[in-house]
Amino acid sequence: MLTRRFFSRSTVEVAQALLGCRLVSQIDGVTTAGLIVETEAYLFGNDSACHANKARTARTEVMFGPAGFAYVYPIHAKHCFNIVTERPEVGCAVLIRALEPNAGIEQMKQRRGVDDLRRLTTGPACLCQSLGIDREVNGRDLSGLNSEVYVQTRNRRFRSKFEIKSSPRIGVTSAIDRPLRFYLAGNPFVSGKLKLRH
DNA sequence: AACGGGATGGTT
DNA sequence: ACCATCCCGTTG
Repeated sequence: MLTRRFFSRSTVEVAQALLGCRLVSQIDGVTTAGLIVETEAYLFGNDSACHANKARTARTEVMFGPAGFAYVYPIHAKHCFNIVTERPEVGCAVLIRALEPNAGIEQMKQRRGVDDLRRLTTGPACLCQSLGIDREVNGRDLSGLNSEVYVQTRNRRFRSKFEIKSSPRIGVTSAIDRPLRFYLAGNPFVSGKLKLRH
């Protein structure tokens, strides 16, 4: 399991280091998991897209706490899952945008109500639904013992041969010049155009 | 109390 | 390109 030390580095560094790692959920007694293939960094300070820079309120408070805690926020009646980075008082986090399904695929299909593998965990709100992540997970310590949600070290498949690419973040209108989105080159579960399979 | 926008996703 | 849907921060 990844420790607080892992997440207590610069947000960009953590966003890149998380690629290829395994995100596990044991919510409701079911294990679902996926390999992280796409992330985004949200920085403290001169990054107007980061919620922590807009207001320090009950909602964003967890981002100002220690690294390795979950920041889950609701948007458009859905949820997005982030992991807090750096050190206390520095409000920043990494958004998990897409996974390659790895375990509990039947349960994911049930939770999502679709069969297409590509529609299970590609997209931040989709993966939350597949893993059963909602407001309840907000503020949880992912590096704590017995945590229902945690991250495992990089999968063997990605220890030697893999390439990280970057781009501007998806859906943000500010800082479009900054390449703060990171993804595994060529992985079919990275968000983008959906290819319908018949 | 009212209002407007959003780190989305599914449909037209 | 449009919009369902709802939470949150701001304003009055």
